[in-house]
Parts: sequence; C-alpha cells; structure tokens
Amino acid sequence: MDKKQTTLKDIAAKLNVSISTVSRALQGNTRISAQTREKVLELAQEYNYFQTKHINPFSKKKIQAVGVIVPSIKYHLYAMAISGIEEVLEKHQMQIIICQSNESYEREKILVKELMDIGVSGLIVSLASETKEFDHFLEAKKRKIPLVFFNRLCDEVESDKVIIDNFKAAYDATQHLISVGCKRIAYIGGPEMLQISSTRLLGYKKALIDADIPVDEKFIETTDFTREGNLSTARKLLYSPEHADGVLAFSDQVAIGVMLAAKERGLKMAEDIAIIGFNNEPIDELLEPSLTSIDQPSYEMGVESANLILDRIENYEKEDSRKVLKSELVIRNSTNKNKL
Amino acid sequence: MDKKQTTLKDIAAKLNVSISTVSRALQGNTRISAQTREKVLELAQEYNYFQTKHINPFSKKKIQAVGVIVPSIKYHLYAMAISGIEEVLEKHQMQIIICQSNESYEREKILVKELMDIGVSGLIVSLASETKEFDHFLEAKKRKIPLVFFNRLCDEVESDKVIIDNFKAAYDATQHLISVGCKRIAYIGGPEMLQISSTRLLGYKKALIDADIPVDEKFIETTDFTREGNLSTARKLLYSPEHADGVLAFSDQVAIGVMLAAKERGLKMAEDIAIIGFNNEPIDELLEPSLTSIDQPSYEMGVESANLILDRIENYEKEDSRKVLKSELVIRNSTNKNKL
DNA sequence: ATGAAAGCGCTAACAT
DNA sequence: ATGTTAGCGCTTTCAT
Repeated sequence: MDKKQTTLKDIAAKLNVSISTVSRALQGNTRISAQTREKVLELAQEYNYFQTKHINPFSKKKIQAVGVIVPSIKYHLYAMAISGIEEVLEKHQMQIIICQSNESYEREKILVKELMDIGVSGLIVSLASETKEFDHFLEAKKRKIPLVFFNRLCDEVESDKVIIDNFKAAYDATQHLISVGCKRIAYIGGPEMLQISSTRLLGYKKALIDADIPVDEKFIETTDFTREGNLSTARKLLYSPEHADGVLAFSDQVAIGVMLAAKERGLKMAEDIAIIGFNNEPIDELLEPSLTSIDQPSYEMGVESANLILDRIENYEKEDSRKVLKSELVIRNSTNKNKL
Repeated sequence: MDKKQTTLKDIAAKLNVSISTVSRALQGNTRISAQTREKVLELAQEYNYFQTKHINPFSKKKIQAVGVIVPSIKYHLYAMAISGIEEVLEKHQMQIIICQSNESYEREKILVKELMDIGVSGLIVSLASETKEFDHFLEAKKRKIPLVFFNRLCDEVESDKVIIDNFKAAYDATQHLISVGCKRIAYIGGPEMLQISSTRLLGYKKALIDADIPVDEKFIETTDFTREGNLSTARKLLYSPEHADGVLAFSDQVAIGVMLAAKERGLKMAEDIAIIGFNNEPIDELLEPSLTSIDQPSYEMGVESANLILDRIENYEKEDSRKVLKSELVIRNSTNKNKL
C-alpha cells in the first residue's frame, strides 16, 4: 500500500546531480543550464513528481487556511455567510476549512483543537447552541490564534465579533405584531445559553412593556431547533384555550413549525395568528402565507468576519472590534391581518 | 507580528537537557525519570507549548483529511451528503475539508490542485455543472490520490462512483405525469455536459415513447440553476399558446421556478399543470401545492462515498466500484389533478 | 535515565 | 552553473 512519492533525491540520483540542482531547476531558477533544467523537468514529469505543501510547514511555501465552525451548513444563514467568507479569503489565496458542530459542544471542542493542530491561521466561529463553556476558545487565545465570532457569540471570550442588533430586531418585530393588533404575543427562543436568543428576548419584552402589554411567562418558550422540538413547542402555545395570536420565532424554521401547528389546530394564519421568523430564507416568499421575517445580512456577515480575521492575522495585537450590521424586517402575508 | 511558537529546543535549553529527553517526556516515555518528566511538563505548560501536526508530515503523527468538493452547500442534497460523509469519517478520526466549486470549472480545478497540495488522503467530488474537461482528476489519479464521484459524475474518469438510477427515476416520474393525464410533458434539465441531466432526459424520452407520446423538442429545455435562469426557462414553456401541462424539473429549486411562473401566468397548479422536482427537499411539503418529488438518498450517498474512499485509501489498487442507490417518487399535490 | 546524531523533504546561504 | 551544507521541529536509533 505504500505508494512512495517521488522525491527530489530520486530525481537527483537518476540524473547524477545534486538535490539542490533539481530543486532549483524545478523552481525555474535561472542559474541552471537550460539543458539540465529540461532533463529535470522531463524526469519529474515521467516520475510524476509533485510536492506536498503543508498548511503550516517549516518552509515559506505554505498554504494558509482559516477554519470555519458553524452549527450546521443546512441553515441558510451559514451557507450564505460561508460564501461571504470564501469571497474574501479566496482573494488572499487562503483556504477555508468548513466544519459543522452540529450544535454539539463536544464536537465543537474537538474541532477547535483539531483545526489548531492542523495549523490554521485563524478561526471563524458561530457557537453551537449547547456550548456554555469556552475553554477551547481560551486555548486558542493562548496559542495566539486569531479568532472571530459571528452571529452566535458569547461575552466570556474577548475577540472580534460580528452580529446584528438582535435587541432592536426583536423589538421592531414585536412592535410590528402589536401594530397589526396582536394581543397575546409569544416568543420562541433557543436554548438559554444562546446569547442571541436572550438578547432577542429582551427586545421582545421591552416592546411589550413600551406598549403597556404585560409580559406573560407562559408565552415565552424555547426549542432545541429540531423539527419535532419546533413543532411541539408551537403546539404548547397554540393548544391552550387562550392561545397566542402572534409569534416571534427564533428562526424561519421555527416559524414554519408554528405554521404547521396552526394549520393542524385549524387556525387561520395571519387572521387568527400572525407569525414572524428570523433569517429571511428564500423559501419565505413561497410559503402559504408568505412569511414575514427579519432579514439578516448573512453574506455580509461572512465578508466582515473574513476581513476581521485578515486584520488580526496581520496584526494580532490590535484591539478587538465589534461590528454590528443592520437587519431589516421584511413584511409579508403572515402578519397581514387585513389580507382578505 | 512573529509570535514564535515554543519548541522542544526552547524547553530543552531552559532545563539543560537534550531535545530528545524533552520529546520523550512529552510522549510519556517511561524511560524518563519522573522528576525530569514533571519539570518538562511544567515548563511546557508555562511556555504554552503545543505541537503543530501536519496533514501530511514526515512524522507518523499525521492528521488524515479527505477533501470534499460539491457545487454548493446551499443545495440540500449536498448538505445532507456531507453529513453522511462526516458521520463515517469521523469514526476514523479523519478530517473533512469541505469546498464549494460554485458550479465553476476553473474553481473546481484550483480546489482539486490545492487539496492535493495540502496532502489530503482522498477526494470526494460532485462535479460543477460547467465542467467538461477532466484533466484535474486525471492528475489526481496520476498522483494516486483516491477519488470518489457521487451524484454528478462523468464517464471520462475511472473511479469509484455513487449515484441513483437517474434513468429509472426520470422514467418513473414521467410515467406518473402521463398517468395523471398530462399530454404535453416538458423536461427541464441542466447544462448539457451534466451527465445526470442527459441520463434523465433519456429516461423521460423513453417513458414518452413507451406511452406513444411523440417527443417534442420544444418541450425540452435547460437552465443554469440560477433563480433567474429557472424562472425564464419556465416562462418559455408556459407562455406559448400550447403550453406544457406537465413538467419534470431537474431539481426542486427548478420546479419552484416553474411554480412561480405558473402562478404568474395564472395557471392552476396540478389542474392546469402538474409539476415534479428532484431531491425531495424538506420544503416540498410546505409549498402550496405541496411538490411531488423524487427522493434521493442523499445522506446515504455521503455514507457510501465515505466508505468507498476508505476502502480505496486502504487499498488503492482495488477495482473500481459503482454503487447505485434506490430513489423513490414521493407523490404530493402538485401532480394531483383530482385534488378538488 | 539520558544524550548524540541521523534523518524526514526541501530551501537557501555559502562555496566553487 | 552546480555542489555542499546547515537547518526547519521532531522522532528514533544507537550509544553511554
């Protein structure tokens, strides 16, 4: 099984020249006779010589790579963000290594370690929903490996960060629900440790308070983002006698769970229950009714994250920065009570 | 900016021992005195020593990685397949490096080269729609790097392959359209060089012929998979006086384009025009009407691809194998003419 | 129990 | 124009 690769040594031996001569010939160094160079190239061709570069080798000819860890590439937001990251890093001849934590803390930890061991020049991360300890990122800081968090981040680790103003986004969305006449507005968040979720919760509560609507804990729920989790959480909110008549959901996927539950329960969407999601996924306009959603500049988030990591690779000691990008409420029929 | 890493040499110097002693102490070699070992470990800790492994280093302690190239992780099929690949390779402590060709031949070529240069142990690939030359894969074969194609493949390169029976899938789907009473059935494929697209075309034609329906070239169209491309292709088929009354689309995304065009044109879905897509994406059941689609075992495709690459890494000289997985037509309302 | 030295594949500084 | 040699970080064999 040992398909030994051809080395400079092999070629040198065949040609009765030194290794350096071969090395230089292959590099196109001009101080080599055309004749020798030709012979070397020929033989290299014949022996199918190629050089294995390394991500972080001793030599200067290294390949630089940045590790990207996201909860799942199935989420449209992350697929878009990754495209943004690629767009930027490609121009700098940097490879990107995409990994999924699958929302698992253990897996995230392993991934961080392995990426560091491979020798990536930096890490761009959006946290797993399970993660509530951050040693693995502190380890990265110890090793002085540039680190950027985007979208899902934490206060426990100092680093560059890219987010939207989740408080404001949730506030505005809740206000919209109020403005179309919802009285019993629910919020479905993610696992508690997920900071963006609690930030949104605060925005939601503030909007209610500002409108003199009492905050009712029974209208505040969480989900684990699985399909079943989303559905059962939605059912909890809709099957009580005093069911919610407006829902702000953590994501469009969660919002779809609410739509399914509402259909099942026989509620008329928009009329009986208005729904807003997060992320503005392309399918939103194809749903029936089309789904009102908060548009996050996901591609741009990727671009900004990549720019920040480049800055920090350039100058590790620079100050941490925090980019807050603008989000936008895209109003569609799921919150249009006057539809008919 | 030069954050030099601590090396064995540094530690050895501080402790006035040899490099080998430090190396052994760190490896837990028993022939080192407990005292020395402790001192070494302490200092390593203090200096924050860590070892950079390499994907393909001289030493035995290497990290093995497999490169995965897909057209885009935005396609649900590929996100699922990647999960399948991860599932398998994870168990073998192998890293996977995910890359997107973005349907570009040039990009695919660069990716193959860079992944090989990094020193991946194998490549799992689904071709870009643009690709019609295959030198880059022949290069991989030259280098004896294990190669597996899945879903989108080509006959030009010999390698392990994983697919579904696209001919049969298209045949069955077309037959279903015929059985619900469609007379003018169209096929929307991808770029011509995409082999799965032409295979499906053959299945489509055969089904028509077997049902004594003449094949009409004006009902055979292609798209570049962009949103606009899908829509404009769909319009071509629907805006003629004798518009298509049944469509077999290359993917669910393409099928959605047809649905949008049909809505725009004022056609009643299912009744005036029946639609079938490929891939059975989760949104299919949420669409209005829900979309009939061919379910491909995408996760399983990933699993099989990973297994094949493992086999070939184990034994490069083994014979090529070709796994054909079963697909299934999932019938929903978009082809239910008797809906009302 | 520890050190010295070779070697992995290659580049580059220093001869000649 | 080409060869010699040191060296990158580490492991490993061979001495001691």
